[in-house]
Amino acid sequence: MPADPDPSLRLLWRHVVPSGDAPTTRRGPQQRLSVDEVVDAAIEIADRDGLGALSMRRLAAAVGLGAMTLYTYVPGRNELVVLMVDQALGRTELPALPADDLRGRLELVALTQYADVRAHPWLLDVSGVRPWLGPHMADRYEWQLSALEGVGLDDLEMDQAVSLLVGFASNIARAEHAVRQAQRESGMTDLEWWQANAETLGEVMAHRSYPLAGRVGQAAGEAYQAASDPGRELEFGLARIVDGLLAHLDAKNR
Amino acid sequence: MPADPDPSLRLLWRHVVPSGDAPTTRRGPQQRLSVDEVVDAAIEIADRDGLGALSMRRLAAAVGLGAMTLYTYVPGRNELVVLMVDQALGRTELPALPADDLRGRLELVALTQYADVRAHPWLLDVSGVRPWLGPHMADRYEWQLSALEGVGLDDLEMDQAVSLLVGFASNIARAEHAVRQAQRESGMTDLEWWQANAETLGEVMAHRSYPLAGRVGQAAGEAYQAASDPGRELEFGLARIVDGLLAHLDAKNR
DNA sequence: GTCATCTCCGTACGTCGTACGAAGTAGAAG
DNA sequence: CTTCTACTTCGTACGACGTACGGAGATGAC
Repeated sequence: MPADPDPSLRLLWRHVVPSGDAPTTRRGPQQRLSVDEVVDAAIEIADRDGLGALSMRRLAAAVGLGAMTLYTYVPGRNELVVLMVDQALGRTELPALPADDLRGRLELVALTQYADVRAHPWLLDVSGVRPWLGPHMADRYEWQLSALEGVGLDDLEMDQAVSLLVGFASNIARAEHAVRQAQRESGMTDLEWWQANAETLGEVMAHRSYPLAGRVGQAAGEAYQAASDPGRELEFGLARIVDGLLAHLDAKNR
Repeated sequence: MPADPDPSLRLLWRHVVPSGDAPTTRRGPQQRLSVDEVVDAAIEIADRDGLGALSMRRLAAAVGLGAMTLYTYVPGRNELVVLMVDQALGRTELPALPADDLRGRLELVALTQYADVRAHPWLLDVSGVRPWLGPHMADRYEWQLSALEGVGLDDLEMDQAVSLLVGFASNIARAEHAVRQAQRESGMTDLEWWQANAETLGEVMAHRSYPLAGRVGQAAGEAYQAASDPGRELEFGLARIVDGLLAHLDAKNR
């Protein structure tokens, strides 16, 4: 067996490849917990308070261990986060894709991603993960591609279409999360912030002219009762993207 | 003048509203630098090494001050970042929008955002900023809306279309940045990582079946010589989105 | 000349990830 | 049964972080 450049890989696949060449019994005391339990506790903390609030010390306290003991379960914080991603994604059972409804399949790919990122907003803070990596990520990619198999796209376009849908859905969830985050940190809703700063903003912006931004911003503010409405952005954007994809398919299959 | 709930606001607009009610002369020694110089130095650090590497101590050293002296220029790190965003955006002169080429205008809105985020990837890490906020942000929003004025969209749809284009462009830049980041941190390119882990991955994934992911992944890998190709994703996705937007306009104006 | 106010900055506190080494436990080897 | 050795657990410590606090020195207002 060659060296593993990435220490996360074997850990990620620990359930599908039970033990590489490790001895079946280990000396010393049994570990009081399993890696899964540690990762689950970490997911719980990150779900509630964000990835920034997930410290090794806090996680250790949550599972009843000393901080340094965590390092016998997981090589370090980065590797823990990688495990969290795959384990969190594995919690959602991927829904069946409607066989004769391409539009529905495309929307389902996007909406599934949207729901998962909403449930675990810290997924958005994990950037450095190589694709595929874990078993649940691989399952998901396979599922996403199956929504587009046999519709007339070549392999590269299938990959790009999946990226487009998934990236868009993530981006909407990101905007939504940013609003909630700002609200939590400032203690004010968008509307309250706007009202509290209206006078200053008005004074300050009076020195310049923003005819469109003023008109559109006011219309949006009244319609949304906030500065933005991710739900409507999701609906609008997804419709345009799916339209564009279907039109592309039509043009190719003509 | 009422209280300013947001301490960044007056600072952000300091150039368009020179001084609110402050005395024209200040006691004590002159500041050795200007806020602009401090923010420029911060942008330089963040451009080179990311927002995480921008510490108050490092910025202070870069401009030749003690760490705590920065707090006489800027209320805190968060406020500094907000100033950085507006100042970085202000560096790009917004290009003229082609009057009789709607597709070109939409693409230009997206590509301008893409270029700016590529130049300042740390913009992607700034989430909590309320929209509009600064003068350059406001200028930009006005410019983005002007690309869509008079084409048959209502105000809400104009806002949503801008969000769609800008969000998509940012997302592509994010993917590209994530690849570069991973490369920098691991010291390996995507391809090298893949090759180094190929054996482990092959062994581990042999326990499951990934027909589509295997086929598509291999095709993508060969075509891209990497796990992904943000340039092609940009081209493909932008074409689909603009198609979808134009189709929506056609349907509305029919 | 006095004083209020400003800039500048050293120190300190509580946070973080984690390197290191000690203490105790349990299977393996004799 | 004893000894060895690998293992888990964890306390301490280091250098980073943002920034609260207070002191020293400078400058304009009176």
